[in-house]
Amino acid sequence: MDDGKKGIKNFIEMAIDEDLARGKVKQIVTRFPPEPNGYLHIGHAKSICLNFGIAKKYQGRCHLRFDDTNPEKEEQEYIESIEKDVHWLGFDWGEHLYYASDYYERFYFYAEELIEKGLAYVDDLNAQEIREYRGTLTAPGKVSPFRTRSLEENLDLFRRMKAGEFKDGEKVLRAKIDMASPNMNMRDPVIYRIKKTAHPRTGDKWCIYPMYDFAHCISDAIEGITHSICTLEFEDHRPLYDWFLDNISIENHPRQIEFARLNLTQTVMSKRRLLTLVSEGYVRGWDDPRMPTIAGLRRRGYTPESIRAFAEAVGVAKAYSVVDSAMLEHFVRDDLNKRAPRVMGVLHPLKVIIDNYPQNKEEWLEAENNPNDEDSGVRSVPFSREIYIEDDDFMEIPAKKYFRLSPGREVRLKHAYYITCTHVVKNDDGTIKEIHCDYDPESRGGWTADERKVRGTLHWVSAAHSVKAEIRLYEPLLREGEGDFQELLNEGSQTVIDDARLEPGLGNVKPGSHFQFLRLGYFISDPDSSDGRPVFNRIVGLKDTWAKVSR
RNA sequence: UGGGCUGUAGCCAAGCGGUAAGGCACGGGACUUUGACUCCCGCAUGCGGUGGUUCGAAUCCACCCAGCCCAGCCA
Repeated sequence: MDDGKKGIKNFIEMAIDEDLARGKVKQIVTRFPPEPNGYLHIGHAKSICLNFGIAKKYQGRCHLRFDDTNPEKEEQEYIESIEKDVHWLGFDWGEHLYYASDYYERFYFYAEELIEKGLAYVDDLNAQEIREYRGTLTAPGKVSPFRTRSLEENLDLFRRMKAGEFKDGEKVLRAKIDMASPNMNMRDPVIYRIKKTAHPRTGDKWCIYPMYDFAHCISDAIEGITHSICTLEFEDHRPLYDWFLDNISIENHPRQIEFARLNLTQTVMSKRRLLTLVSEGYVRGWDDPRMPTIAGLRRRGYTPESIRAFAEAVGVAKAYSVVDSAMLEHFVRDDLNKRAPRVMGVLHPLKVIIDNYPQNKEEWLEAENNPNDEDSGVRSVPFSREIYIEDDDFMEIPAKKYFRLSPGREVRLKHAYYITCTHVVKNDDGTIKEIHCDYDPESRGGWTADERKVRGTLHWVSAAHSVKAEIRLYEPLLREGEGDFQELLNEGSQTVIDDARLEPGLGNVKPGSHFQFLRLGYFISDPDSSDGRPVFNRIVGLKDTWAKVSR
């Protein structure tokens, strides 16, 4: 549907094609394996689109697997949010929902197998000592004095670890590989550690938990994954991934392929930084519309379609990259332009009195809902003698190339009439109180028989019929530049307008509805809305040529 | 001074020995009852650098430079 790019394949698909061609695999099975220790963000969305996208393209399947091997950090709340977000993005794992914790028995079995093969041993060194023995990037490590324990002793000790006979940190199970390997991951990595912590799913059944490197490859193999797609930082782990699978009695051996994670300008993407924003109160929560989390983007008004199109456009490669946020914005505009109903709302109201319009008259004018969607139909909007227009749609002394309202100038009120400004009434402090206009009764609907040109077209709202609304405007979380993200935090990333005026139809709209406020941008109704007090978030502004001209 | 990976336009990214796709951004123009949308046009004698192989190199080879990742009982 929205997946295109005209047959150009990324390097992962090319690798899959090769595996298919030489008969290494026949049905493609991928997986999205989040650890339930935080909310998903746009970077995860890229991975989700990639994994589920490939499964779909190759008519295979994609599993959702929670990589829950560290009970100290994982929570049920995150599991639920992740499932919700993946579904919302438009993907379905069907029957294939798994948890690494479902495989704890198998992991344990394979650990004993490694011990029996003399490829794993119980180490009594503490964390500090293990670090010292590991060596450095340029110097080889040295072997642990416990590395030469007998098979029997290792088995006995490991079973007693499982039985809870030792304290946290007292012993670990390590793979026996090569303490002098230039790849740090191969210097006898820890594969099991003792944590007397209850697990969200297995309770207190286990007090030893497998490490990522051991659990992940085996989970993949158990599920029949053919291509295990992960980010670049795991490239160094691939030899270990392969080592485990080569040394245990499991048949399937998935191929791990790494790609570059997504980075976006003027925001943060790491779980740690995202958590800081939430816990330090820089934002209102994980779903704050400024957050790059899926929950935040959803509340901001981004659509699943736009995020998928964005992921597709960004591509998949191995080069470190930072994508311009303007790219993401482009894809929501592109999507919403086709579907969002057009409505009128005035963010900064300026009162306009149409002196030659009858005092108590009101008329309902027809307005098209979306000129880019023929099936969208029309609605009626009320017009009367007193209206509001946007504050910056009037300039007492017009700037060059400004073709909106000014004294003596005629503009069109969208869907309504032509009006000409006759004079301005000011407050004592010199600010504009209201402006007065005359309208041309012959211009009903926004055109005249003489076809005279009227360059400016303004959006407006009937004062008496309008509903007050709260509008939240957003700017990037971070200012442009380099440095620590906390120093780059944009204090003005949110602006709240509490006296905007909207056309009456917007008084009671259900949360999550998208609109284009004519000439202003795309907006979505926020769950904070209450009866008679709508709240809207601006998703993104329209492209604004005038803003550039006037700059 | 260890290992792994990556360098194509302002930002992404195709390209796989035959003479630099596409998107975003940007600039110009047309259209316009949204200064939106849409539509045209422009935007790398150049592919991190230097040599080499070849009739021909972003693609192959050599050397060099730059950036990212790795020393959790995190994932």
